[in-house]
Amino acid sequence: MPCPAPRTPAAERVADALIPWYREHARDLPWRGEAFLHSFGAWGVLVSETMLQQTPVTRVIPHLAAWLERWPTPAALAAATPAEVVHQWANLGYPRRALWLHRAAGSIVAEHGGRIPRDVDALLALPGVGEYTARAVAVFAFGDRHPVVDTNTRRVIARVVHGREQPHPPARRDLDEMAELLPDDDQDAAAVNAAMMELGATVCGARSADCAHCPLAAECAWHRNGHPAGEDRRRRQARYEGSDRQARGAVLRALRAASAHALPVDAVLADWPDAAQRDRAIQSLVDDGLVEAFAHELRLPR
DNA sequence: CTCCGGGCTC
DNA sequence: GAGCCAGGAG
Repeated sequence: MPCPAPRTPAAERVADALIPWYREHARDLPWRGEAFLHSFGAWGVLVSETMLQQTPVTRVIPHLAAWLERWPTPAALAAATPAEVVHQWANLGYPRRALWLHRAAGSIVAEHGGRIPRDVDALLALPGVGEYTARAVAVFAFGDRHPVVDTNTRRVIARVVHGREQPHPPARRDLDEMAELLPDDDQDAAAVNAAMMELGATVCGARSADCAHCPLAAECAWHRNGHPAGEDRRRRQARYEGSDRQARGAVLRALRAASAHALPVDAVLADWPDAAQRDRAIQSLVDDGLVEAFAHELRLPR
């Protein structure tokens, strides 16, 4: 565990306001509460956090239940084929995450006796597990004390602590800033981590800030200064319509619809407007291990 | 820094 | 149509 950073009085006030607010207003999500942790434990947390990477909560919920019913343990998932895994991932997006989770399950079985590691560095070594997911598992599955920083946390810190509407792009420093807000007690620290994400998701949004219902309004530098606009350092997201990503998605959707069966190459996106783009998409899917290519056929990988 | 899904909202 | 979403890898 990292050594507790010294807390300022302001940091203590933030935690003192956040914890009761969270107990009162937290959404009733499936991965909160004892039933989930008791049934699925750290594996359920790892699966849910992976699905939640860049995919909204409301879309994850039904897929998570189905996934854990089919593969209730890392060993069960490790025994599946990539084709089954990619098919089950369905339309959650960024399907490389499904392969990473599959490979992580194999590593958990081979190197950790089938149990999810508790150590952050061991978690970080798993494919598809980065700074956010590693600490989310350590904190929400095992109850340890670490800073957990996601897009919500970064935005809340930018506003409350720095008085800026928008956060800078993700940086290592974010972890230190969050660590400075954490109480010494493990459970309180976990609650503050969860509450910062919840606040950003439900009250202090990217598009709208409902300061009238915010437990941190009295502490918030951005609110106190009258919501200054400030400069916007966000990077613009590439256009999706007509992109290679869209082509990849269409190829994979066709192969999922064919289940594990192979499809003739010419039948996959036969009417795609840009043939070169279609071929580029297929090649990149093969490179990622999401598609297997034969002389004239494609299929999900076995 | 760029790439990587897909659905929903403003 | 553009931005956003419990990010991660190369």
